[in-house]
Amino acid sequence: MNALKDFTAFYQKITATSSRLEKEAILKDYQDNAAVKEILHFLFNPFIVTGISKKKLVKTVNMTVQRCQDLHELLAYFTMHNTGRDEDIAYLKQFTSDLDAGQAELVYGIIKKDLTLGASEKTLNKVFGSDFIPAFNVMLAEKYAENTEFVVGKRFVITEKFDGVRCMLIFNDAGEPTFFSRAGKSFDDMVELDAEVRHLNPQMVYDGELLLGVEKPIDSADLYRMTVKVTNSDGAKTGLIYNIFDSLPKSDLIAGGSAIPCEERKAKLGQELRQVNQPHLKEVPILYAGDDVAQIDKICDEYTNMGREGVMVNLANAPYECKRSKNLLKVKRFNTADVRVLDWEEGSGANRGKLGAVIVEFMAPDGKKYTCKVGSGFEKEEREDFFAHPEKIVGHIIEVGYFELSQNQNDDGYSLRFPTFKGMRDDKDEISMY
DNA sequence: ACTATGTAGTCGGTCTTGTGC
DNA sequence: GCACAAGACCGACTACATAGT
Repeated sequence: MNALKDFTAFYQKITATSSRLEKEAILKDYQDNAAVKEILHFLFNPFIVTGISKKKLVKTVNMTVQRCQDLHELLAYFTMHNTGRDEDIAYLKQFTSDLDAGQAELVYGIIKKDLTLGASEKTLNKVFGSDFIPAFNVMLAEKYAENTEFVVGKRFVITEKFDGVRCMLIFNDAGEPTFFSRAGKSFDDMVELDAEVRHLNPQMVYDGELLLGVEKPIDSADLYRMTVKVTNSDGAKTGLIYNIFDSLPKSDLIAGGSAIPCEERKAKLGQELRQVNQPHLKEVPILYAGDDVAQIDKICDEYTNMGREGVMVNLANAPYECKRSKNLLKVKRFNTADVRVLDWEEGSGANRGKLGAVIVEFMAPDGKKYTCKVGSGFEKEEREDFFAHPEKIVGHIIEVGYFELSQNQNDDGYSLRFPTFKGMRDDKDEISMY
């Protein structure tokens, strides 16, 4: 039995249709094919990383390495050796050297983990069972701006939107706490928090935002960067405040959500947090509860003006859902700017042979010009048109949306956070921020 | 017939870590 | 010590199929 041959046949079948139901049927046909399933598991398990992506793949290395027998061995190798050494590149190249071009491309796609099938974790788990690909789903918000009608006439709760790092706290059966990121990776060595959360009820799970504790309020963007610096680094993580905004029974989370109404969950959480009274565990305060929609923009503006990210609107009797939901809405203010396009880049994957992004020039508060890339917000036709006729966009003024100006620790330059293309501004010939 | 929802797949900046020079 | 690439965090967005009304 040849796994690669099987997988090649599978790949051709599943990419031949755009129908999601047909894709499911094809997957079902392979439910007893362990070799193909092993590859799919490797491809979509987010906890498997290989250290090989675009640039490493095209790097030429001259090195003799042990010969890899088959694809199974190759996947096992990259599960172990995932730091992208030259040796690992050589190991991969040696395996693909015997293959025809099509199969080599498939293997590269598997190791880079960017092979697209039009089916991913959700569909695989639907067909093969929910434990096939480890998935971690927390409740996420839709945009208030696109769903303003949804809250009219309903009771809701407004809280601040924290610009930090999402964190869910879950205790195992032995009562040991683990802090999980939004993607399900654990934050380790959470010095103070690890000790303090032991006062909480281990039958409950807690959902909140990690933010570095600071003496006096600082700009949301700076606080975010300082927080990520701590949470994404190895070693002891100190000084973090866990701003908890929700809690639900662990059994409910395992079952996929909690029917307990939001306001009830928050009330119970607030009670518990006041009772345990730990310095690094904070309740996210309710800023307003009621059905006056005017409060949403009013409070959002108030917080935006204080340099905060925005606010969240949670329907008062809504359940906790482990997915993006309109029962939870985010309200944040975006800015727009007219910027000049200096250059452009080709895209990758589905955007190969199309525009990927443009490099634009904008004006920063220091009166100087800086550049950044804008690659989101283009329609397919626009990506094709601008790729074929770059002169239609290069040198022109375009409108971009962005959340805020950002700065990094390495230079004094500015950039735009969450930049998106909004449209051409051929009525203008000057860059401006407003 | 039309709209809403779910899923997949692109794109951005900033940071840390591992690697190789 | 430095530069680079990958992978993590935050996200933005469009395209398409299908479920729902």
